[in-house]
This record gives sequence, structure tokens and C-alpha cells, in this order.
Amino acid sequence: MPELPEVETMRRGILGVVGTTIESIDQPKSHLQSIDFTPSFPALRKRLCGRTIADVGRCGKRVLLHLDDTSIVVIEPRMAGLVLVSNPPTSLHVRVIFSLDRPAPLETGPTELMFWDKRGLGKVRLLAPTEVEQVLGPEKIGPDALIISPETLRERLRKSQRPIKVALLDQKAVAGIGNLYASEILHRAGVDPRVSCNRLSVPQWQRIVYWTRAVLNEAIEYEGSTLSDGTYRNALNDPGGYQNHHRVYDRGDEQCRQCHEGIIQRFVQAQRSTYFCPNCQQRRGLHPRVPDPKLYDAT
DNA sequence: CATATGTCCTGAGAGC
DNA sequence: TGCTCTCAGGACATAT
Repeated sequence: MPELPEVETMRRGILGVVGTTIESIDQPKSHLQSIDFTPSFPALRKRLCGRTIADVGRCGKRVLLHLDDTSIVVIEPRMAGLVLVSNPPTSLHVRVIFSLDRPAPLETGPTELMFWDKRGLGKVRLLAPTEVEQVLGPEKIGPDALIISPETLRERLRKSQRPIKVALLDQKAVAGIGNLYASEILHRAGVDPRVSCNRLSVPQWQRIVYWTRAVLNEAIEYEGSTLSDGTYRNALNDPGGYQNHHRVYDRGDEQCRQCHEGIIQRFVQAQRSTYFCPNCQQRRGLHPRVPDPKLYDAT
């Protein structure tokens, strides 16, 4: 389930493709259902071959390949997709291979870029400049979770009746947070995942945004979370390390690693697992971990 | 308008 | 052993 830290790790892991030219694109034969290409694969191939990759970006949980004609390849890993430069975990699930030319001035680096997807829910689309706004614009995708300010997040959600955990998953409100990190963030912020957005205080919004940045940045340092199913890998097929630092996710019935008193509870919200510590995340009570106000400011 | 539900898809694991 | 069932959840379409 690649979320912001995993997708950012993919982005950093493929920076070596910047400056290369797409020589060919192939779709390995497989009995599996084809993933969704927009436009169709043959049209995509025709439009991409010969294009140079000018930059690699990220928009929420999507990887972007910025091309020299200002069109953009949008790769959406969704549940089980990976962007790799070598060593796919299985050859069966390689959905598309970009073969890259490295012009003379470029140092050595990747000569292939792959999209691998175990479950086939991912998508690859090519956006013409005129399509970018309607697909990636602010109407569709909210401010990035790493830079949103507490004021902006509060403005966007303060009237919502939804539980805060559910609202944090809304990519139109804030982009990049998924099910795993939503639980981790709220635990660190000392906020009960069940509380309605419209009942949260200003200090609680501040703590949520502070810990959103802190948790996501720490997870990026560890190159993301590889859960017990082992699916998530970085661009070289190495597992991430942040799963060893989770406080609550997938730790139901364990003693809380923070307060050493509560037992981590699991329950379902909006068809998704939520984990929390009833002791650290009470509806009312003191929240001793007050972050530095300087860090609230958006950049 | 805000919110809720169904859908896609595969592989792993449980139960019989 | 091999079948059927359930579950995992990101994003989008559709329904309330």
C-alpha cells in the first residue's frame, strides 16, 4: 500500500533516469489481466518513444515522469504497485518496461524503468499539458501532506462530520496519507481516531499537522514500510525499514510502545483497519507531547 | 453538497 | 489435496 513515504522513496530511487530518452516500451506477456493504460498501450508507446525524461516528481501517491515536451507520465501504484530500475520481485507481475537510452554525457545509471504490480490495480497514464490541470489540479488533489499548514488543514476539515481518521484519507483534503500512516499520525498526536473533525481543537489540528510531517519524514528516511506480506520495495527491490518503528499499525493486542500501559486496539472505520492506544488517544485528557510551534509554518 | 458504499484485482490463509 | 471463502485497501464511480 504505497503511501506518501513509499512513493517518495520510489521517486528518489529512480532519479537516475532523468536525462535519459525512452527508446522503447514493452508489455511482457502474461495471463494476468492488463493494467489500465490511458491512452491505450499502443497509443502510449507511439507517443512516448523518443521522448526524454526531464524530471521525476510526485503528486500525492503518484509518481510523475515529466517529459521534454511538457507532457507527464502519471504512475499510480495504488495497492500493490512498484516503480523499479532493476530486480523486479517476480517477472510475472512486470506490467510495463521502459527501455532507456543514456546519451554520452550522462554518467552510468539505469537503462530500464519498470512498473510492477502484483494485483493489477495500478494505472499508467500519459497527460498532455492541457489535461494536467483536470487530473492533478487542486480540485482533484489537495495540498501535499508534507507542506500543508495546520490552518489550511483545519479550514478544509473543520466543518466535516467525519471521524478524523477517515478524513485524513481523503486525498482532496490532503494528499499522501493512507491507512497505515493515518493511524500512526493520530497516535503520535494523541488524538482519538473516532473524533469528528468538527470537534477538534486548534491545538489538536496543530499536533496532527506537526506529527504528519514528523512521521512521514521519518518514514521517508527509512525508505517506507514493508509489511508482513513483503510487497512494498524501493526502486532496487530492497525492503523499507519503517515497519520496525510503527507504534500502532498492525500491532493489535500489543502493549503500547509509548505509554507502556494501553493495549493497542484494532477496529474498522470506513471498511479500513484503524489501530490506536486507548490510553494515549483519549477523547479528553492531557497531551504531553507539545511540538515546537516554529514547525507549524508551511514552507 | 457531504458522505457512504461498491468496484476493481490477486494472493495468502483459513476452514472443510 | 483441493476447493471455496474471506480479507487486504487506494482511488474512483455511483448512490443516498
